[in-house]
Amino acid sequence: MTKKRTERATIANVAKAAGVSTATAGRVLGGYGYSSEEIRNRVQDAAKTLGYRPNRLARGLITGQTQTIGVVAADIGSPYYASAMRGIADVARTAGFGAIITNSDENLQLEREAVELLLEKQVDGIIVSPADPENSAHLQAAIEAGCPVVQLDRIAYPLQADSVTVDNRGAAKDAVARLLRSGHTRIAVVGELETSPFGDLAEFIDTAGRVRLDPQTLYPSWQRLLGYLEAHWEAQVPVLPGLIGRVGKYSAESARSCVRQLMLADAPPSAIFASDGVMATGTVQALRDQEARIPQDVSLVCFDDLEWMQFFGPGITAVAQPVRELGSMAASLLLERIGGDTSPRRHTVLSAQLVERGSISERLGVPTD
Amino acid sequence: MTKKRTERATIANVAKAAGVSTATAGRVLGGYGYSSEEIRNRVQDAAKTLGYRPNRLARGLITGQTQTIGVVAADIGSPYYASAMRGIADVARTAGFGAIITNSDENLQLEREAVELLLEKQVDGIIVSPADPENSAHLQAAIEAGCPVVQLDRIAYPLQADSVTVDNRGAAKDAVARLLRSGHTRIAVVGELETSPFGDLAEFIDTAGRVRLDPQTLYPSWQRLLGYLEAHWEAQVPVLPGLIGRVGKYSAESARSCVRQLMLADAPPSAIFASDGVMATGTVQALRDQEARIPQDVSLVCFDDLEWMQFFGPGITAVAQPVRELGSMAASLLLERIGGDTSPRRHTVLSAQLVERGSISERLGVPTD
DNA sequence: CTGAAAGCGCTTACAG
DNA sequence: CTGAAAGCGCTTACAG
Repeated sequence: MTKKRTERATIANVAKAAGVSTATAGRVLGGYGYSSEEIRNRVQDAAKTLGYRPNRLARGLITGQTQTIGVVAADIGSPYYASAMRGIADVARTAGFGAIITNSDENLQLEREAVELLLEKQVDGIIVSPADPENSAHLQAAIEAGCPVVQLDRIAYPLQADSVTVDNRGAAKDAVARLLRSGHTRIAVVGELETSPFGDLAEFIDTAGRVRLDPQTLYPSWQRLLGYLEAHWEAQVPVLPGLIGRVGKYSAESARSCVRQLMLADAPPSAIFASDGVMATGTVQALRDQEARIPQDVSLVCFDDLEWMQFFGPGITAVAQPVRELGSMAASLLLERIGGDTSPRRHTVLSAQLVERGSISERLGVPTD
Repeated sequence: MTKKRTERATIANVAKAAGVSTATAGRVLGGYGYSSEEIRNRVQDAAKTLGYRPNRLARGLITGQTQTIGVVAADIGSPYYASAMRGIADVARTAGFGAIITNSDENLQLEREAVELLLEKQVDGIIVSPADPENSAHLQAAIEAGCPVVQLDRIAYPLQADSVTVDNRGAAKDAVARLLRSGHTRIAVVGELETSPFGDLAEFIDTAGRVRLDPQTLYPSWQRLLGYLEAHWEAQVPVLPGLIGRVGKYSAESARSCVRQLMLADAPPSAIFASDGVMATGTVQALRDQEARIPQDVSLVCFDDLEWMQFFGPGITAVAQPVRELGSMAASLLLERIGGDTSPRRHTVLSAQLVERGSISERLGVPTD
């Protein structure tokens, strides 16, 4: 049952009950002006007995601040964004902010609609993983309308906005360099690598070899490939295009058949660098396929979320991404912007760290026999 | 740069530009009243050139509806709630609603604060996984204040509210019955099983054997244990308390040492029923510990999220929970309540289904990014 | 330190 | 079908 209009615990009613003006009651309850102790007590008592609860909508309408941040994730269903959201939500809560979450599904149109909804809800700022590296006019418009934007995990390069990302190139380079140092010369890479930034794969390799590419203009799996290439070049080990597995889809099943092909070729790799957890899953599945008579003595290195390291058995070398921290840093940065920080744009790059847990045969339960 | 007051694209300014009253402009833009086609065009044109964007705060203040639902998850960082959130967000988006997410961390006090924040933000309804099975007065108060509540995954039994849960007892019973039928008589169970609902474990088993317990009054891991017990009783296979592994903590590491003990006992089990994915991970880790000389020929059945089945190699029997659907059903139900549905309370119980993928040795870890 | 008045941007009766 | 007025619950100048 909703209470009768007059009974509702509004500032006006609390003021009436306490025998003061609404302005005074507002100052006490909102905590924004002067008030004598006696008045303060009277108002607070009245508020308590009436069960007063501030209406943040009304406050937001007047102050222009809703204490809410909007998040546009690519897929909240994935553990990656779940970890990031955890970081975001923790920071938001501490600051007394709420977080509205929406999903773009990597779809530009859905992203536009999500941003529009968030702006209509008057969020104070937006954290987004841009669905499209090039089309970000709607995000730019949000910024110009006074709503700061922080990019998470990925960057739309035309966009003039802060970002918090992981050093995918650097971490991939370290990991692959490590494999090279221990003597591997045939290292495969298994990655999503869907649309090439320039022409085909050969052209990408060629360009990367001539120009110093800015990893920030690339999407994660291409950044990791770039690190793979650079490690080879520095070690002066030839890059073998046949060992570059472009899965083309973000699916373990596709990775599996891709690895199967790689391993059944004439000269299979002695190590595999899996570009992320999904690719690693497919890789392990392929390696374990008994019928295919695939050689099993392969070293595996894979990218994964730091949060999930606890689920690894001993025996895998992983590149741990601090995803939760990615979220909390993005949220902290956004809150600073909302607070009026107008310092120059910031591109925070978190480094991933190598975590060694052993060799592939111990990965997630392959029995060594 | 914020625009000057007078330039801001409000209904009043659009009205002025179109040469109509604010009431008329409001009717056109808000889509809630009559308007002639000519006026409609004039207003819409003016809105477009001014870049009008409705302010949902103002609308909400007046209508008493914010088109926002609040979610209090136990841990959005976990894949479980990530899947559920995905279901919730999809339904919300389709209905034009936003979703504010908060985290209780299984902590009653944080849950109370989260609910308070959501109410101050005037959400139209709340989806919650109650942190405490008994203390739900704050949730009851929300309902009485006119904010419908739907419980997800778990139930606080004193609470008079809808719920959407999984039939943990039934699925566990089916899975264990299957193991019993194939001849296993020494089946271990590995579960969180933190605080017993009645006294100690022996008392729980005793009570469950005498009274027909309502699984809805139990927390998930105890519901699964109940199914385990019932399967034994129906098959007339004695329950061996020594095979019931109470991990006590929701951690793979603890599950690991628990399983280690079980397996190193004089008469180890021939099959293990892992109560969830985390317990299964610890189980696999324990079974793979070479030094401990643990027997490896153990059948493993585990509960997991349907979304993750794609990451399983062939060879594990899993009980797949439709977690995303859990979320979307909770959201749909909540939207009906918000829409004014006053039909009797509903307790929707989704059934989990057995999915066979093979044996333990193929169990994979948790994938990410 | 307190109060009367105006106003945030919208919607809702109520006349016309 | 359209408009003038009031009001949602709060905060913000401005007097006193």
